[in-house]
Amino acid sequence: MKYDQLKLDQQLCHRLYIASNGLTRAYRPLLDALNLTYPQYVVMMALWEEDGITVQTLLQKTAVNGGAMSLILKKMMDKKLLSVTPSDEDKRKKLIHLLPTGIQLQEQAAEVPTKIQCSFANIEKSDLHQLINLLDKVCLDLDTTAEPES
Amino acid sequence: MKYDQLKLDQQLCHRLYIASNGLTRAYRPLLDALNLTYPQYVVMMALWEEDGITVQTLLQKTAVNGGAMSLILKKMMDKKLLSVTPSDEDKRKKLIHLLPTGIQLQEQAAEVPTKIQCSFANIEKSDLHQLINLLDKVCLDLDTTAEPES
DNA sequence: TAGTATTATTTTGCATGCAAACTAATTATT
DNA sequence: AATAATTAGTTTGCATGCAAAATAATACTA
Repeated sequence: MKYDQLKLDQQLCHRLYIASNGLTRAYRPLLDALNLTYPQYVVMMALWEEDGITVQTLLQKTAVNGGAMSLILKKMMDKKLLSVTPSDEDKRKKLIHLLPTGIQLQEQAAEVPTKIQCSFANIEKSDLHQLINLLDKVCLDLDTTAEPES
Repeated sequence: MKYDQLKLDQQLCHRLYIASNGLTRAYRPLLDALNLTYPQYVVMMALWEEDGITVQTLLQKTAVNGGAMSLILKKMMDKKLLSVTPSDEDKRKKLIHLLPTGIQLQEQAAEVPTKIQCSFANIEKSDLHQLINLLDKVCLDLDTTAEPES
């Protein structure tokens, strides 16, 4: 190996890739029971926190891809989880509102975080907090360095 | 918000999701210059470390999805980066070998890690190492808790 | 106010991630 | 040796992630 910096086990990106995919995979059986995919679950969490928000706001909160969000919202409408209505003041904007089915789903979803924590039986909570803090730093750095304009 | 544990900003999974997607997105312009996607880049890194390995070994090293790998290898064959040949002893197994184009690409790829580090100007190296260690713990925990058998 | 720039979303096309079904080749059993 | 079980890879179908083009509606500007 000529270039040490190209070693896979030195790549932060690869760790993130593996950890993120693995964790999402761990959510799958739990979310299957709710008939939700992972991004759909994220959308629901955002709406349980704040209902009646714009697609744009939802995109910011969830960090789900905009193009993907359109399809995701359609599927969630089909499942009667939420409604998408053009705003009155600005017809470009669309407001997302939870429907009864979506509101009720929160009860079952409340168990998901608890169950997921069982996947981390061998990790201390202090480590988890620290991990979240470090990841926040990474995201912040990516944001700030990725903006040429301003 | 009835359930605190459902808050988005408390979800490790969401942090990983955002960080992983964001970092992969940061790689994109650099990898475009090499005409590689991110998973293809990971495959190349694995092969630069060890050439002539099996598809199975490659899957283990890269953690790329098996189903996706088939397509990825096809595209990389089309680009003359590598060859896929059935093994002599066991015709089920296929050996991946770098072609000259793929070997030469390493020279240009060597710059990628350096350039990516510029995306983390505001993060200390000690933080990066710690982050990698914590992510390894997470992956390990996901592995061990996800296996019902044995 | 006509025309232009901007904003909010959607659509499109390509590349995965993933589970499950499927195929081909090898090994284990009887 | 014939059949069953296992292994290595591929294919399939669905759900994103993503960049870029396309739409539609609003704001801005001469």
